Amino acid sequence: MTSSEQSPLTRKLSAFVALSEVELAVLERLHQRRRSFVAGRDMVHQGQSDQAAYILSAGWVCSYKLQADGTRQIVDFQVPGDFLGLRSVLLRTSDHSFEPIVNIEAAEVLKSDLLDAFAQTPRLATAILWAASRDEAMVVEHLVGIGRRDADARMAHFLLELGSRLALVGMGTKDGYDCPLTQYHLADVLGLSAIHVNRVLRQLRERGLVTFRDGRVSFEDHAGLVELAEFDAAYLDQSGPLLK
Amino acid sequence: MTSSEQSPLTRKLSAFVALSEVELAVLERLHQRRRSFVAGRDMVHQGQSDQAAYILSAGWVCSYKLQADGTRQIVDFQVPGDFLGLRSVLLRTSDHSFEPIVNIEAAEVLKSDLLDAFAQTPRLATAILWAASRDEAMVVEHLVGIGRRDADARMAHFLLELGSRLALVGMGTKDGYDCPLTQYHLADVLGLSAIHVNRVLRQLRERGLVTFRDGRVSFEDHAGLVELAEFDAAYLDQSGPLLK
DNA sequence: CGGGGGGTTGAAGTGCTTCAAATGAAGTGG
DNA sequence: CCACTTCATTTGAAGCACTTCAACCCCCCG
Repeated sequence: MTSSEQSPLTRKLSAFVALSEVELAVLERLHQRRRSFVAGRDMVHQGQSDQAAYILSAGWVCSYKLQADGTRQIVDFQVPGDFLGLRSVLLRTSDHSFEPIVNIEAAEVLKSDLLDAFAQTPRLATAILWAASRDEAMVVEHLVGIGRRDADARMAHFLLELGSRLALVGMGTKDGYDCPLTQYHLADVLGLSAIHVNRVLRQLRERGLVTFRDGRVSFEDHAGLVELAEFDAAYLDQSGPLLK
Repeated sequence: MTSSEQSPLTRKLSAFVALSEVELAVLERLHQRRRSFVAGRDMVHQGQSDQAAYILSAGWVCSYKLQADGTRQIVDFQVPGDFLGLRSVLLRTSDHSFEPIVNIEAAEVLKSDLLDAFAQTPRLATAILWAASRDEAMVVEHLVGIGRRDADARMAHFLLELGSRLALVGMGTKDGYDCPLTQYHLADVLGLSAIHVNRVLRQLRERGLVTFRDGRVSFEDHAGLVELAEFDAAYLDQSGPLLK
Protein backbone atom coordinates (compact mmCIF):
# COMPACT_ATOMS: atom_id res chain seq x y z
CA MET A 1 0.00 0.00 0.00
CA THR A 2 1.44 3.34 -1.02
CA SER A 3 1.21 6.43 1.05
CA SER A 4 -1.38 7.99 -1.23
CA GLU A 5 -3.78 5.11 -0.69
CA GLN A 6 -3.70 5.38 3.07
CA SER A 7 -6.59 6.90 4.91
CA PRO A 8 -5.87 10.20 6.68
CA LEU A 9 -6.31 8.53 10.05
CA THR A 10 -3.69 5.96 9.15
CA ARG A 11 -1.32 8.72 8.12
CA LYS A 12 -1.91 10.56 11.36
CA LEU A 13 -1.36 7.59 13.63
CA SER A 14 1.62 6.41 11.59
CA ALA A 15 3.32 9.74 12.23
CA PHE A 16 3.60 8.83 15.87
CA VAL A 17 3.54 5.07 16.04
CA ALA A 18 5.04 2.48 13.75
CA LEU A 19 2.07 0.23 13.04
CA SER A 20 2.53 -3.37 11.98
CA GLU A 21 0.95 -4.96 8.89
CA VAL A 22 -1.74 -6.51 11.05
CA GLU A 23 -2.51 -3.26 12.81
CA LEU A 24 -2.71 -1.42 9.52
CA ALA A 25 -5.12 -4.04 8.21
CA VAL A 26 -7.38 -3.76 11.24
CA LEU A 27 -7.31 -0.01 10.94
CA GLU A 28 -8.29 -0.11 7.28
CA ARG A 29 -11.11 -2.51 8.08
CA LEU A 30 -12.59 0.12 10.38
CA HIS A 31 -13.13 2.23 7.26
CA GLN A 32 -15.55 -0.19 5.61
CA ARG A 33 -18.90 1.42 6.32
CA ARG A 34 -18.71 4.50 4.14
CA ARG A 35 -21.19 7.35 4.60
CA SER A 36 -21.72 10.75 3.03
CA PHE A 37 -23.24 13.87 4.55
CA VAL A 38 -24.10 17.10 2.81
CA ALA A 39 -22.77 20.48 3.86
CA GLY A 40 -24.79 22.54 6.28
CA ARG A 41 -27.18 19.90 7.52
CA ASP A 42 -26.54 18.82 11.09
CA MET A 43 -25.51 15.22 11.55
CA VAL A 44 -27.28 15.28 14.95
CA HIS A 45 -25.11 12.40 15.89
CA GLN A 46 -25.92 12.30 19.58
CA GLY A 47 -29.65 11.94 19.10
CA GLN A 48 -29.85 8.93 16.89
CA SER A 49 -27.37 6.40 18.10
CA ASP A 50 -24.94 6.45 20.96
CA GLN A 51 -23.31 3.38 19.54
CA ALA A 52 -21.59 4.78 16.46
CA ALA A 53 -18.71 7.14 15.86
CA TYR A 54 -17.25 8.31 12.55
CA ILE A 55 -13.80 8.56 11.11
CA LEU A 56 -13.72 11.61 8.89
CA SER A 57 -11.99 10.77 5.62
CA ALA A 58 -12.77 13.84 3.50
CA GLY A 59 -14.19 17.27 4.26
CA TRP A 60 -14.48 19.44 7.33
CA VAL A 61 -16.94 19.33 10.23
CA CYS A 62 -17.47 21.60 13.22
CA SER A 63 -18.84 20.71 16.63
CA TYR A 64 -20.60 23.53 18.39
CA LYS A 65 -23.07 24.58 21.04
CA LEU A 66 -25.92 26.99 20.43
CA GLN A 67 -27.03 29.40 23.14
CA ALA A 68 -30.51 30.63 23.90
CA ASP A 69 -29.70 34.10 22.51
CA GLY A 70 -28.74 32.59 19.18
CA THR A 71 -24.98 32.99 19.50
CA ARG A 72 -22.88 30.00 18.63
CA GLN A 73 -19.64 28.75 20.07
CA ILE A 74 -17.69 26.30 17.97
CA VAL A 75 -15.81 23.93 20.24
CA ASP A 76 -13.63 22.28 17.64
CA PHE A 77 -13.22 21.51 13.98
CA GLN A 78 -12.70 18.03 12.63
CA VAL A 79 -10.50 17.55 9.60
CA PRO A 80 -9.70 14.36 7.69
CA GLY A 81 -8.23 11.74 9.98
CA ASP A 82 -10.17 12.96 13.00
CA PHE A 83 -12.75 11.04 14.96
CA LEU A 84 -16.25 12.35 15.39
CA GLY A 85 -18.21 11.34 18.46
CA LEU A 86 -15.56 8.94 19.66
CA ARG A 87 -16.16 9.82 23.27
CA SER A 88 -19.85 9.18 22.96
CA VAL A 89 -18.92 5.58 22.21
CA LEU A 90 -16.19 5.01 24.73
CA LEU A 91 -17.57 7.18 27.47
CA ARG A 92 -20.50 9.43 27.30
CA THR A 93 -20.07 12.94 26.16
CA SER A 94 -21.73 16.31 26.40
CA ASP A 95 -24.36 16.96 23.78
CA HIS A 96 -23.10 19.24 21.17
CA SER A 97 -24.08 19.35 17.54
CA PHE A 98 -22.04 18.41 14.50
CA GLU A 99 -22.33 20.29 11.25
CA PRO A 100 -20.51 19.38 8.05
CA ILE A 101 -18.94 22.52 6.61
CA VAL A 102 -18.62 20.98 3.17
CA ASN A 103 -19.86 17.70 1.78
CA ILE A 104 -18.04 15.03 3.68
CA GLU A 105 -17.07 11.39 3.50
CA ALA A 106 -16.86 9.43 6.70
CA ALA A 107 -16.61 5.84 7.87
CA GLU A 108 -19.13 4.76 10.44
CA VAL A 109 -17.58 2.85 13.30
CA LEU A 110 -19.86 0.80 15.50
CA LYS A 111 -19.06 0.32 19.13
CA SER A 112 -18.60 -3.40 18.51
CA ASP A 113 -16.19 -2.78 15.62
CA LEU A 114 -14.11 -0.57 17.82
CA LEU A 115 -14.04 -2.94 20.76
CA ASP A 116 -13.14 -5.83 18.46
CA ALA A 117 -10.32 -3.84 16.96
CA PHE A 118 -9.08 -2.88 20.42
CA ALA A 119 -9.15 -6.51 21.54
CA GLN A 120 -7.15 -7.63 18.51
CA THR A 121 -4.50 -4.95 18.61
CA PRO A 122 -3.78 -3.22 21.91
CA ARG A 123 -1.17 -1.02 20.31
CA LEU A 124 -3.79 0.32 17.92
CA ALA A 125 -6.12 0.91 20.86
CA THR A 126 -3.46 2.93 22.59
CA ALA A 127 -2.81 4.90 19.43
CA ILE A 128 -6.48 5.78 19.07
CA LEU A 129 -6.78 6.73 22.72
CA TRP A 130 -3.71 8.87 22.26
CA ALA A 131 -5.50 10.69 19.44
CA ALA A 132 -8.49 11.22 21.73
CA SER A 133 -6.31 12.68 24.44
CA ARG A 134 -4.72 14.99 21.90
CA ASP A 135 -8.19 16.26 20.99
CA GLU A 136 -8.78 17.01 24.63
CA ALA A 137 -5.53 18.91 24.92
CA MET A 138 -6.67 21.02 21.97
CA VAL A 139 -9.91 21.94 23.71
CA VAL A 140 -7.95 23.01 26.80
CA GLU A 141 -5.58 25.08 24.69
CA HIS A 142 -8.61 26.60 22.97
CA LEU A 143 -10.03 27.53 26.36
CA VAL A 144 -6.78 29.22 27.35
CA GLY A 145 -6.72 31.10 24.07
CA ILE A 146 -10.21 32.50 24.41
CA GLY A 147 -9.66 33.37 28.05
CA ARG A 148 -6.24 34.96 27.93
CA ARG A 149 -5.12 35.84 24.40
CA ASP A 150 -6.11 38.98 22.48
CA ALA A 151 -7.78 38.68 19.12
CA ASP A 152 -4.60 38.81 17.03
CA ALA A 153 -2.78 36.14 18.98
CA ARG A 154 -5.92 34.04 19.14
CA MET A 155 -6.33 34.12 15.37
CA ALA A 156 -2.66 33.44 14.77
CA HIS A 157 -2.68 30.55 17.18
CA PHE A 158 -5.77 29.06 15.62
CA LEU A 159 -4.43 29.25 12.07
CA LEU A 160 -1.14 27.70 13.15
CA GLU A 161 -2.77 24.87 15.07
CA LEU A 162 -4.97 24.06 12.11
CA GLY A 163 -1.91 24.08 9.88
CA SER A 164 -0.12 21.61 12.12
CA ARG A 165 -3.11 19.30 12.19
CA LEU A 166 -3.49 19.37 8.43
CA ALA A 167 0.21 18.89 7.78
CA LEU A 168 -0.01 15.66 9.72
CA VAL A 169 -2.42 14.21 7.15
CA GLY A 170 -0.63 15.68 4.18
CA MET A 171 -3.06 18.51 3.57
CA GLY A 172 -0.83 21.40 4.41
CA THR A 173 2.74 22.67 4.59
CA LYS A 174 4.60 25.56 6.20
CA ASP A 175 3.44 27.61 3.21
CA GLY A 176 -0.24 27.19 3.96
CA TYR A 177 -3.32 25.08 3.32
CA ASP A 178 -6.74 25.05 1.69
CA CYS A 179 -9.45 26.01 4.13
CA PRO A 180 -13.21 26.06 3.46
CA LEU A 181 -14.06 28.13 6.54
CA THR A 182 -15.82 31.47 6.33
CA GLN A 183 -15.03 34.43 8.53
CA TYR A 184 -18.20 33.58 10.44
CA HIS A 185 -16.73 30.22 11.33
CA LEU A 186 -13.61 31.96 12.58
CA ALA A 187 -15.74 34.34 14.62
CA ASP A 188 -17.69 31.52 16.22
CA VAL A 189 -14.64 29.49 17.11
CA LEU A 190 -12.63 32.42 18.44
CA GLY A 191 -15.42 34.05 20.38
CA LEU A 192 -15.29 37.24 18.29
CA SER A 193 -17.64 39.12 16.00
CA ALA A 194 -17.32 38.48 12.29
CA ILE A 195 -16.56 42.16 11.72
CA HIS A 196 -13.63 42.04 14.07
CA VAL A 197 -12.39 38.84 12.50
CA ASN A 198 -12.26 40.68 9.22
CA ARG A 199 -10.20 43.51 10.73
CA VAL A 200 -7.83 41.12 12.45
CA LEU A 201 -7.28 39.22 9.22
CA ARG A 202 -6.58 42.45 7.38
CA GLN A 203 -4.08 43.47 10.01
CA LEU A 204 -2.26 40.13 9.88
CA ARG A 205 -2.17 40.36 6.10
CA GLU A 206 -0.84 43.93 6.11
CA ARG A 207 1.82 42.96 8.61
CA GLY A 208 2.97 40.33 6.12
CA LEU A 209 2.27 37.41 8.42
CA VAL A 210 -0.56 35.41 6.88
CA THR A 211 -3.24 35.74 4.23
CA PHE A 212 -6.71 34.23 4.48
CA ARG A 213 -8.37 34.56 1.11
CA ASP A 214 -10.42 32.57 -1.39
CA GLY A 215 -10.43 29.40 0.66
CA ARG A 216 -6.70 29.40 1.24
CA VAL A 217 -4.49 30.16 4.23
CA SER A 218 -1.04 31.33 3.11
CA PHE A 219 1.71 31.72 5.67
CA GLU A 220 3.95 34.57 4.59
CA ASP A 221 5.98 34.75 7.78
CA HIS A 222 5.53 31.52 9.66
CA ALA A 223 8.14 32.32 12.29
CA GLY A 224 6.67 35.75 12.91
CA LEU A 225 3.23 34.25 13.36
CA VAL A 226 4.55 31.69 15.83
CA GLU A 227 6.10 34.49 17.82
CA LEU A 228 2.92 36.58 17.82
CA ALA A 229 0.82 33.62 18.94
CA GLU A 230 3.38 32.28 21.36
CA PHE A 231 2.59 29.04 19.61
CA ASP A 232 4.22 25.98 21.11
CA ALA A 233 3.19 22.84 19.28
CA ALA A 234 4.22 20.63 22.18
CA TYR A 235 0.62 19.78 23.00
CA LEU A 236 0.10 18.57 19.43
CA ASP A 237 3.34 16.78 18.75
CA GLN A 238 3.55 14.98 22.04
CA SER A 239 4.89 11.57 21.32
CA GLY A 240 2.40 8.82 21.85
CA PRO A 241 2.51 6.40 24.74
CA LEU A 242 3.78 3.67 22.43
CA LEU A 243 7.02 5.45 21.86
CA LYS A 244 7.98 5.40 25.50
CA MET B 1 -21.65 2.23 56.67
CA THR B 2 -23.58 5.43 57.24
CA SER B 3 -23.74 8.25 54.79
CA SER B 4 -21.48 10.46 56.87
CA GLU B 5 -18.65 7.95 56.70
CA GLN B 6 -18.72 7.67 52.93
CA SER B 7 -16.04 9.34 50.87
CA PRO B 8 -17.20 12.24 48.69
CA LEU B 9 -16.47 10.20 45.57
CA THR B 10 -18.71 7.44 46.82
CA ARG B 11 -21.46 9.93 47.48
CA LYS B 12 -21.09 11.38 44.03
CA LEU B 13 -21.18 8.09 42.18
CA SER B 14 -23.99 6.79 44.37
CA ALA B 15 -26.14 9.71 43.30
CA PHE B 16 -26.22 8.28 39.82
CA VAL B 17 -25.63 4.58 40.15
CA ALA B 18 -26.78 2.14 42.79
CA LEU B 19 -23.53 0.46 43.77
CA SER B 20 -23.48 -3.00 45.32
CA GLU B 21 -21.74 -3.91 48.57
CA VAL B 22 -18.84 -5.35 46.62
CA GLU B 23 -18.51 -2.29 44.44
CA LEU B 24 -18.62 0.00 47.46
CA ALA B 25 -15.90 -2.04 49.09
CA VAL B 26 -13.65 -1.87 46.03
CA LEU B 27 -14.26 1.86 45.83
CA GLU B 28 -13.32 2.38 49.46
CA ARG B 29 -10.19 0.32 48.98
CA LEU B 30 -9.06 2.82 46.32
CA HIS B 31 -8.86 5.38 49.13
CA GLN B 32 -6.14 3.58 51.08
CA ARG B 33 -3.04 5.53 50.13
CA ARG B 34 -3.71 8.84 51.89
CA ARG B 35 -1.65 11.90 51.05
CA SER B 36 -1.63 15.54 52.15
CA PHE B 37 -0.55 18.61 50.22
CA VAL B 38 -0.16 22.13 51.50
CA ALA B 39 -1.94 25.11 50.02
CA GLY B 40 -0.20 27.09 47.34
CA ARG B 41 2.55 24.70 46.44
CA ASP B 42 2.13 23.06 43.05
CA MET B 43 1.64 19.32 43.09
CA VAL B 44 3.41 19.16 39.70
CA HIS B 45 1.67 15.91 39.21
CA GLN B 46 2.51 15.38 35.56
CA GLY B 47 6.23 15.64 36.04
CA GLN B 48 6.86 13.07 38.67
CA SER B 49 4.79 10.06 37.85
CA ASP B 50 2.48 9.36 34.98
CA GLN B 51 1.25 6.33 36.80
CA ALA B 52 -0.73 7.86 39.66
CA ALA B 53 -3.92 9.84 39.94
CA TYR B 54 -5.57 11.24 43.07
CA ILE B 55 -9.04 11.18 44.49
CA LEU B 56 -9.57 14.45 46.28
CA SER B 57 -11.24 13.82 49.63
CA ALA B 58 -10.92 17.22 51.32
CA GLY B 59 -9.99 20.69 50.11
CA TRP B 60 -9.94 22.44 46.77
CA VAL B 61 -7.47 22.30 43.88
CA CYS B 62 -7.22 24.20 40.62
CA SER B 63 -5.70 23.06 37.35
CA TYR B 64 -4.31 25.85 35.21
CA LYS B 65 -2.00 26.87 32.43
CA LEU B 66 0.47 29.72 32.66
CA GLN B 67 1.26 31.87 29.64
CA ALA B 68 4.53 33.46 28.68
CA ASP B 69 3.24 36.93 29.61
CA GLY B 70 2.47 35.76 33.12
CA THR B 71 -1.31 35.61 32.80
CA ARG B 72 -2.95 32.48 34.08
CA GLN B 73 -5.98 30.60 32.85
CA ILE B 74 -7.59 28.22 35.27
CA VAL B 75 -9.09 25.32 33.36
CA ASP B 76 -11.06 23.74 36.16
CA PHE B 77 -11.39 23.41 39.90
CA GLN B 78 -11.45 20.10 41.71
CA VAL B 79 -13.60 19.73 44.81
CA PRO B 80 -13.96 16.73 47.11
CA GLY B 81 -15.02 13.66 45.20
CA ASP B 82 -13.23 14.72 42.04
CA PHE B 83 -10.38 12.93 40.33
CA LEU B 84 -7.08 14.65 39.72
CA GLY B 85 -4.99 13.54 36.80
CA LEU B 86 -7.25 10.64 35.96
CA ARG B 87 -6.72 11.10 32.27
CA SER B 88 -2.98 11.07 32.62
CA VAL B 89 -3.39 7.51 33.86
CA LEU B 90 -5.97 6.19 31.44
CA LEU B 91 -4.86 8.14 28.44
CA ARG B 92 -2.27 10.81 28.31
CA THR B 93 -3.26 14.35 28.92
CA SER B 94 -2.09 17.85 28.23
CA ASP B 95 0.38 19.20 30.71
CA HIS B 96 -1.20 21.62 33.02
CA SER B 97 -0.30 22.35 36.59
CA PHE B 98 -2.22 21.55 39.75
CA GLU B 99 -2.25 23.87 42.72
CA PRO B 100 -3.97 23.15 46.03
CA ILE B 101 -5.98 26.20 47.04
CA VAL B 102 -6.13 25.10 50.67
CA ASN B 103 -4.44 22.25 52.47
CA ILE B 104 -5.85 19.10 50.94
CA GLU B 105 -6.31 15.43 51.63
CA ALA B 106 -6.20 13.04 48.71
CA ALA B 107 -5.92 9.34 48.05
CA GLU B 108 -3.23 8.28 45.63
CA VAL B 109 -4.46 5.81 43.05
CA LEU B 110 -1.89 3.84 41.14
CA LYS B 111 -2.53 2.77 37.62
CA SER B 112 -2.49 -0.84 38.72
CA ASP B 113 -5.00 -0.21 41.52
CA LEU B 114 -7.34 1.36 39.06
CA LEU B 115 -7.03 -1.37 36.47
CA ASP B 116 -7.54 -4.03 39.12
CA ALA B 117 -10.66 -2.28 40.36
CA PHE B 118 -11.96 -1.99 36.83
CA ALA B 119 -11.35 -5.67 36.20
CA GLN B 120 -13.20 -6.66 39.36
CA THR B 121 -16.22 -4.43 38.91
CA PRO B 122 -17.11 -3.30 35.40
CA ARG B 123 -20.03 -1.28 36.71
CA LEU B 124 -17.68 0.74 38.88
CA ALA B 125 -15.41 1.25 35.89
CA THR B 126 -18.31 2.63 33.92
CA ALA B 127 -19.28 4.90 36.80
CA ILE B 128 -15.78 6.33 37.01
CA LEU B 129 -15.57 6.81 33.26
CA TRP B 130 -18.91 8.55 33.45
CA ALA B 131 -17.43 10.96 36.00
CA ALA B 132 -14.52 11.60 33.64
CA SER B 133 -16.85 12.34 30.77
CA ARG B 134 -18.77 14.73 33.01
CA ASP B 135 -15.54 16.60 33.69
CA GLU B 136 -15.01 16.92 30.00
CA ALA B 137 -18.50 18.29 29.49
CA MET B 138 -17.70 20.91 32.10
CA VAL B 139 -14.61 22.04 30.24
CA VAL B 140 -16.66 22.39 27.07
CA GLU B 141 -19.34 24.37 28.89
CA HIS B 142 -16.57 26.53 30.35
CA LEU B 143 -15.27 27.19 26.86
CA VAL B 144 -18.71 28.25 25.69
CA GLY B 145 -19.07 30.53 28.70
CA ILE B 146 -15.81 32.36 28.12
CA GLY B 147 -16.46 32.62 24.40
CA ARG B 148 -20.05 33.72 24.35
CA ARG B 149 -21.30 34.92 27.73
CA ASP B 150 -20.81 38.37 29.19
CA ALA B 151 -19.14 38.78 32.56
CA ASP B 152 -22.35 38.73 34.63
CA ALA B 153 -23.75 35.59 33.06
CA ARG B 154 -20.33 33.97 33.17
CA MET B 155 -19.98 34.60 36.88
CA ALA B 156 -23.54 33.49 37.61
CA HIS B 157 -23.06 30.33 35.59
CA PHE B 158 -19.82 29.52 37.32
CA LEU B 159 -21.21 29.98 40.83
CA LEU B 160 -24.24 27.86 39.98
CA GLU B 161 -22.19 25.06 38.45
CA LEU B 162 -19.95 24.97 41.47
CA GLY B 163 -23.03 24.85 43.69
CA SER B 164 -24.40 21.88 41.80
CA ARG B 165 -21.12 20.05 42.03
CA LEU B 166 -20.80 20.65 45.75
CA ALA B 167 -24.42 19.75 46.47
CA LEU B 168 -23.71 16.35 44.98
CA VAL B 169 -21.16 15.62 47.70
CA GLY B 170 -23.19 17.20 50.47
CA MET B 171 -21.17 20.41 50.68
CA GLY B 172 -23.79 22.83 49.45
CA THR B 173 -27.49 23.53 49.15
CA LYS B 174 -29.72 25.87 47.16
CA ASP B 175 -28.91 28.45 49.84
CA GLY B 176 -25.19 28.47 49.15
CA TYR B 177 -21.85 26.93 50.04
CA ASP B 178 -18.49 27.59 51.64
CA CYS B 179 -15.91 28.62 49.08
CA PRO B 180 -12.20 29.28 49.72
CA LEU B 181 -11.59 31.01 46.38
CA THR B 182 -10.30 34.55 46.13
CA GLN B 183 -11.48 37.06 43.57
CA TYR B 184 -8.20 36.42 41.78
CA HIS B 185 -9.16 32.80 41.34
CA LEU B 186 -12.49 33.89 39.91
CA ALA B 187 -10.71 36.26 37.55
CA ASP B 188 -8.35 33.56 36.31
CA VAL B 189 -11.07 31.01 35.73
CA LEU B 190 -13.48 33.41 34.03
CA GLY B 191 -10.90 35.16 31.88
CA LEU B 192 -11.51 38.55 33.51
CA SER B 193 -9.46 41.03 35.52
CA ALA B 194 -9.73 40.85 39.29
CA ILE B 195 -11.02 44.41 39.37
CA HIS B 196 -13.87 43.58 37.07
CA VAL B 197 -14.68 40.47 39.06
CA ASN B 198 -15.11 42.69 42.08
CA ARG B 199 -17.52 44.97 40.22
CA VAL B 200 -19.52 42.08 38.83
CA LEU B 201 -19.84 40.56 42.30
CA ARG B 202 -21.00 43.86 43.70
CA GLN B 203 -23.59 44.16 40.97
CA LEU B 204 -24.93 40.66 41.54
CA ARG B 205 -25.09 41.38 45.27
CA GLU B 206 -26.91 44.68 44.78
CA ARG B 207 -29.38 43.02 42.45
CA GLY B 208 -30.18 40.62 45.27
CA LEU B 209 -29.05 37.54 43.37
CA VAL B 210 -25.99 36.17 45.15
CA THR B 211 -23.43 37.24 47.72
CA PHE B 212 -19.77 36.21 47.63
CA ARG B 213 -18.20 37.23 50.92
CA ASP B 214 -15.96 35.91 53.67
CA GLY B 215 -15.47 32.52 52.07
CA ARG B 216 -19.14 31.91 51.53
CA VAL B 217 -21.39 31.95 48.46
CA SER B 218 -24.99 32.74 49.42
CA PHE B 219 -27.72 32.40 46.86
CA GLU B 220 -30.37 35.02 47.56
CA ASP B 221 -32.37 34.48 44.39
CA HIS B 222 -31.42 31.13 42.96
CA ALA B 223 -34.10 31.19 40.26
CA GLY B 224 -33.11 34.68 39.18
CA LEU B 225 -29.50 33.63 38.91
CA VAL B 226 -30.41 30.60 36.83
CA GLU B 227 -32.31 32.87 34.47
CA LEU B 228 -29.45 35.36 34.18
CA ALA B 229 -26.93 32.62 33.47
CA GLU B 230 -29.26 30.60 31.27
CA PHE B 231 -28.03 27.77 33.42
CA ASP B 232 -29.19 24.33 32.35
CA ALA B 233 -27.74 21.64 34.58
CA ALA B 234 -28.42 18.93 32.01
CA TYR B 235 -24.72 18.52 31.28
CA LEU B 236 -24.09 17.87 34.97
CA ASP B 237 -27.05 15.74 35.91
CA GLN B 238 -26.93 13.49 32.89
CA SER B 239 -27.82 10.04 34.07
CA GLY B 240 -24.94 7.64 33.88
CA PRO B 241 -24.68 4.86 31.34
CA LEU B 242 -25.57 2.33 34.00
CA LEU B 243 -29.06 3.65 34.33
CA LYS B 244 -29.90 2.97 30.72
C1' DC C 1 4.00 48.60 64.48
C1' DG C 2 5.05 47.43 59.91
C1' DG C 3 4.00 44.55 55.95
C1' DG C 4 1.35 41.78 52.92
C1' DG C 5 -2.73 39.75 50.96
C1' DG C 6 -7.43 40.31 49.80
C1' DG C 7 -10.79 43.50 48.78
C1' DT C 8 -12.98 48.05 47.12
C1' DT C 9 -13.41 52.16 44.40
C1' DG C 10 -12.51 55.93 40.81
C1' DA C 11 -10.84 57.56 36.43
C1' DA C 12 -9.01 56.97 32.00
C1' DG C 13 -8.17 54.21 28.09
C1' DT C 14 -8.93 50.54 24.59
C1' DG C 15 -10.30 46.40 22.31
C1' DC C 16 -14.04 44.72 20.74
C1' DT C 17 -19.13 44.98 19.45
C1' DT C 18 -23.04 46.79 17.17
C1' DC C 19 -25.23 49.31 13.70
C1' DA C 20 -25.22 50.74 9.08
C1' DA C 21 -24.05 50.43 4.41
C1' DA C 22 -21.59 49.14 0.15
C1' DT C 23 -19.18 45.71 -2.88
C1' DG C 24 -18.45 41.54 -5.65
C1' DA C 25 -19.38 36.73 -6.70
C1' DA C 26 -22.56 33.04 -7.25
C1' DG C 27 -27.07 31.23 -7.87
C1' DT C 28 -32.15 31.47 -9.61
C1' DG C 29 -36.17 32.38 -11.99
C1' DG C 30 -38.52 34.97 -15.57
C1' DC D 1 -29.58 36.80 -20.72
C1' DC D 2 -30.64 39.86 -17.31
C1' DA D 3 -33.01 41.32 -12.97
C1' DC D 4 -33.07 39.64 -8.34
C1' DT D 5 -31.64 37.56 -4.43
C1' DT D 6 -28.28 35.77 -1.33
C1' DC D 7 -24.08 35.29 0.88
C1' DA D 8 -19.26 36.41 2.14
C1' DT D 9 -16.60 40.18 2.67
C1' DT D 10 -15.28 44.95 3.52
C1' DT D 11 -15.27 49.51 5.64
C1' DG D 12 -16.78 53.47 8.71
C1' DA D 13 -18.64 55.35 12.91
C1' DA D 14 -20.46 55.14 17.49
C1' DG D 15 -20.80 52.85 21.82
C1' DC D 16 -19.80 49.98 25.63
C1' DA D 17 -17.69 46.19 28.30
C1' DC D 18 -13.81 45.39 30.16
C1' DT D 19 -8.82 46.59 31.32
C1' DT D 20 -5.21 49.19 33.34
C1' DC D 21 -3.44 52.37 36.53
C1' DA D 22 -3.68 54.31 40.94
C1' DA D 23 -5.27 54.72 45.32
C1' DC D 24 -6.95 53.33 49.75
C1' DC D 25 -9.06 50.16 53.22
C1' DC D 26 -9.26 46.33 56.35
C1' DC D 27 -7.58 42.54 58.73
C1' DC D 28 -4.32 39.32 60.13
C1' DC D 29 0.20 38.07 61.51
C1' DG D 30 5.01 38.46 62.61
